Amino acid sequence: MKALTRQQAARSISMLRGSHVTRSRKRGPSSSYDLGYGERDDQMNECNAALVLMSLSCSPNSPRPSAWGGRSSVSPGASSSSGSSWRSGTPSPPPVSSSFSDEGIAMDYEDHHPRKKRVNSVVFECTWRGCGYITHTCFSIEAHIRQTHLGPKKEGESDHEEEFYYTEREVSTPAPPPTLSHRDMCRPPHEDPDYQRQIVGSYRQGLLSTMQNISARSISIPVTHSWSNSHSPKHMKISASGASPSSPGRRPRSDNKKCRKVYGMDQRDQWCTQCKWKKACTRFGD
DNA sequence: TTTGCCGGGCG
DNA sequence: CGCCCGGCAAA
Repeated sequence: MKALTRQQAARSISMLRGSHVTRSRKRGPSSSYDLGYGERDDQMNECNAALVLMSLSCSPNSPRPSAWGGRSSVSPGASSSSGSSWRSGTPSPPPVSSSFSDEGIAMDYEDHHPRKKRVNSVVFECTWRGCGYITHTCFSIEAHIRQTHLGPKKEGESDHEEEFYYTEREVSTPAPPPTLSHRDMCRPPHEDPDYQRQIVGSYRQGLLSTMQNISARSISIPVTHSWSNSHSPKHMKISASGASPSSPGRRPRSDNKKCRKVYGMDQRDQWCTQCKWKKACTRFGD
């Protein structure tokens, strides 16, 4: 009786705390750096729209923060009891990473600078084999092609043959450096390898952000390499390297998030067994 | 401060 | 064995 009581009590307490006290006391594992001020659906919708547009049109990659945007950034941290009611039955998507605050910034940035002031750069690029000639005016590109590639062909009138050798395209110069480098840095590295693991356990999350993921990931893949090059792959130390005889073998702690962080203290029942027992995680284990 | 998990206790 | 937690170390 006593033991049982103890266990159950402990459990229920932890559950209680998990769903109310603990979480409301502070914030979620990684959530609310910027969420404090973000509870406007309208704004989020705007952001979302902007994001989708970006991903559709030109931007390098648009991660899936909009999953969060979609839920209006309630932040699982504060008052999750209400937070978990964000959708019909499903508890709540696991807080994924802290880096989405970057996204917020990015979005905000983009939001303030909607495509209005970037038109001025539409260029014409010569598509002739080796030639990469680029110019700003239709006239000059045609002149270039006619002279350089087609040779002197100025009969009385032309059949616009030049048109086949150049393309017209828009180039947005305003803010490529910040956007590009920033995102490339922050998103892909973890996203790809890590996300694969996460899919195993977290499904709704995928559901939520399927669209963004698809578009984002397909683009962000190549970037991953360049990033991870400088990130040190971290090979596992199985044996050898008697660096520390004193410490038997404490695993170096893999860099991907485990059940606890993924699902949060609430939803502890979603954790893998080992995590529940405070043992080495098996689901997201390296 | 939080997170991952080893060591160890209990049934 | 399964289950749980104290407490340490890394982040």
